[in-house]
Amino acid sequence: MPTRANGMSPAAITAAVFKRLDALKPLSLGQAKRIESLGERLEAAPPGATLQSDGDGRARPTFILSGWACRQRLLPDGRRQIFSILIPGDAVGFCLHPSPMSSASAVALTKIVLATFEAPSYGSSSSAPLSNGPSDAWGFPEHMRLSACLEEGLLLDHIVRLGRQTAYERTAHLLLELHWRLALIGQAGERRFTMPLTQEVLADVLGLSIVHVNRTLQQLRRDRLIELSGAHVVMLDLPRLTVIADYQPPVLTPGT
Amino acid sequence: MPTRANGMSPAAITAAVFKRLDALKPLSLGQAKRIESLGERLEAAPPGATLQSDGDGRARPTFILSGWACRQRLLPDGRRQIFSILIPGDAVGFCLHPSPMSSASAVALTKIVLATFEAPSYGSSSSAPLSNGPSDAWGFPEHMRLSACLEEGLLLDHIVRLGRQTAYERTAHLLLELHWRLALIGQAGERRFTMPLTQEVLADVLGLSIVHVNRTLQQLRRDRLIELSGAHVVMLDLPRLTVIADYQPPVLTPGT
DNA sequence: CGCTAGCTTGACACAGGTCAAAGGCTGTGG
DNA sequence: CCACAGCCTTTGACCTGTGTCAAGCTAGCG
Repeated sequence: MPTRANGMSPAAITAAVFKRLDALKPLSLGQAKRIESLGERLEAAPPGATLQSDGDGRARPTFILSGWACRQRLLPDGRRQIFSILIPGDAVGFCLHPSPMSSASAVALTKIVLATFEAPSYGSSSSAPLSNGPSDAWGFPEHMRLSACLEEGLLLDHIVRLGRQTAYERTAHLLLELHWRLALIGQAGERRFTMPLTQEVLADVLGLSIVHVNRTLQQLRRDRLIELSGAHVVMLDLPRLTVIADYQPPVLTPGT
Repeated sequence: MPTRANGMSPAAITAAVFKRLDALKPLSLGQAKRIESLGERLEAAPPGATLQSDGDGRARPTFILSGWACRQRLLPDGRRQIFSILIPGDAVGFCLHPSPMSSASAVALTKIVLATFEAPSYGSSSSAPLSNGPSDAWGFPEHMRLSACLEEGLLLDHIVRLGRQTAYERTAHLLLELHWRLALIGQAGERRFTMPLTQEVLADVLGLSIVHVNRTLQQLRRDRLIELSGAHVVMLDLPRLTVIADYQPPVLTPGT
């Protein structure tokens, strides 16, 4: 039993990855086993660690098992824009894209545990051959496609937030997105969740200044829409927040 | 010779598609032939036409042969955000993603000519089987992957523009992007190109008001960085523009 | 128990939005 | 061939959302 120092079983450690992929498309038994095997080769990183720098495309998919991270780009003068927040269950690096054409890096925002797949052994499930690029190479071709699809949707939402929504709307929208994504991996209650982000990080996600993020959060509190103390968030009025932000959760089963 | 009313040969009509894909990765002879065959089944659309509405994922890849379009989302109160400008050679709809999880539509900005692939006949080139989802289904699996990669990079650039750049920087950045993309398909000179976009469209791309787009363009003119009259753009000082916008063109050959 | 990182608040500045009006340009129909 | 209509661009005056600067405050931590 190599890496069980923290006392969790492999299944518990990899629960987030399992839930996320299974929600995209039910996993076969063989796939579930493969995911569980992730729990055997862990890797830790402290806050601030660079998980992936610019052009460095990871050949294999790396998943976040616990902790939060982000994808970001820095401008020459120090401005920072965060493209997306990564939570447990998310893949680090753009698995469809072995080497990004555009500079972006991934950075840990908290203490983090990662896991990478072993060599692409074709055990039981996939009908895919080796030749089809990284998206197919680990026994989850369909899941990785759906995952890329979901991520593109999140990027589009982000563009709308930044381009056409006010600070107030943006903030509400981001909170709703995080709440939805955390619920997907079983880490959010009906109305509450834990968000280990500083206001500086929120500012760099939302394209605002720290000070204005603070004021906007105050306003949301005064309007009795959220409660927020430390990392603890309560969505007091989901219906109203949803309308304000024009939030539309991703549709996981587009076919139906 | 069915659709040759406009007097162009299939090869000429499909030149943009060919150049774009060939730039991503050299095309085999069989692939080139497949592309040329696109020229046999054309479809036209007037400005303003909806090429793809919300959840409607096109099962087959559709390419723009001539004319410009955009991908966009409308907010309930009428605000509009454009995600990307589509030019000849670009695919309409997210070919990796048969049915988007997130609402977005594609709209023609000018008169447009489209072409869609026939049934996925596996003629000569691909080693891919049928089973791997739409990205592989037409004989260009690798090209579609690289194309998705390029597009993701463009979305990331767009996020930085909207989140962290000033109106002046944003506008310069967008012009540089369009210039680069048009050059890729052989539709831009060293310094000049044609941009059939109204200032209203630019505003909805850049997340600005029409009036401010106008003022910003004036400023760029006054600073002797661009010339612009009607649809005709001249980049007077590419080096300076590149620095101002922190523009980094996509790297098409990430491996090398 | 002092330090540092993060949060909060106020005063003020400025980028960019809004409103309003006037000029082009182009196409169309009389 | 002119006149009108409509769309696009341009400009000015003014307003406001958000940024900047500066200063306390709080709380966890060495």
